[in-house]
This record gives sequence, structure tokens and C-alpha cells, in this order.
Amino acid sequence: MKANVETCLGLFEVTFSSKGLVSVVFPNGENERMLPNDLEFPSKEDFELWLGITSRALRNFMEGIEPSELPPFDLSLGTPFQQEVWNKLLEIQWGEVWTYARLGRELGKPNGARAAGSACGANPIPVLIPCHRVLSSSGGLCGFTAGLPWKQRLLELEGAWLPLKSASAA
DNA sequence: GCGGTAAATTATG
DNA sequence: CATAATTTACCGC
Repeated sequence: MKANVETCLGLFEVTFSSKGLVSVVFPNGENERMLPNDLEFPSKEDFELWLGITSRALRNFMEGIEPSELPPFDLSLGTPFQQEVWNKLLEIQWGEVWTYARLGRELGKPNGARAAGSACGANPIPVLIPCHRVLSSSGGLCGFTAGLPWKQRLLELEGAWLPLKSASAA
């Protein structure tokens, strides 16, 4: 069940299942990914409700405003570890920036930064699940499924510039 | 400080 | 089992 959400940065494509939001695709379609075909469709009521919430949240993001409400997520397509990571990402406060090392450590994997990054890369719901707030330990952006420019732009939007080199702006 | 190589963790073929 | 993914640590320059 797909739908489009228009923001000032472009048209996002969102997908819902009977459990909630399944994926968000950037306007450039960079992070398009394989979704299971056996997803159950949501009821018309839920779909319209979630779409409204998602639409509002997405547009808030694009304007640098913290969304007051988020739709339910259907994380059933991820592995337990990935769900743990994504859930952790949701705990990152607006404008706060973490590192993969810290993320891994919070998950009980002190050396699992790579694994955490891998799970982030598998994140089907960018922006709403703030995978863009996670940087490398050296202050670099490292990478982003939908392209580094998006990651950088999202961080800029919420006023969370690189913590280690914020003085080098301009 | 920068670039290359080795190591660590989870997911996927 | 081997390879890949949004990394980190170490070594030499």
C-alpha cells in the first residue's frame, strides 16, 4: 500500500502494511529496496490515519521542526538485531548526534560499530528512524544509503551539525 | 594528520 | 563458508 508525501524537498514514497509504516523512499528513489510481497494491507481507516501522521511528520522534518507525532512502525521485516538498532535510533533526541561506536556500545556490542552501521543501512524508514544522526567516530559522515547529501542536509535541517568540527563551517 | 591494512559483528548468498 | 555493510584501530609516512 504505497502513497506519496509531498514536502518542500521533494516527493517521498511511503509504504504501509496492516501493522504500520513499512518504508520511506527518498524523492530520488536512491534507497528503494525489496519489500516482501506478502504484506497485509492496512484498513482504509488506519491507512488514512497513518498517512496523515506520516505526511505531517515528514513535512515537519523538512522544515527543521521536531514532529509531535509519529506513525506506528512495522519492523517485522528486520532481524531482531536490526529492530534493536532501529529502536535505539528512535531514542536519539532531536538535534543530537551519535557515533556508530556509541550505538554499538549501547547495544552491548563494544566492537560492533560495523554491525550497527550495517543495520542502519538496512533501515527501510530513513528520516523518521533517524539513521542520519549517526556518524563515524572521527566526525565524518561515512556514508548513507540514499546518498551523503541527504544525510548532511537532514542534519543541517535539525541544527545538528558535525559535533567535532562545527567550528569549521564557512 | 592522512592513507592503507587488519580486525570485529551481523546479515545474506 | 565467503562476502558485504553508513566502522574502528593500528602502522608507516
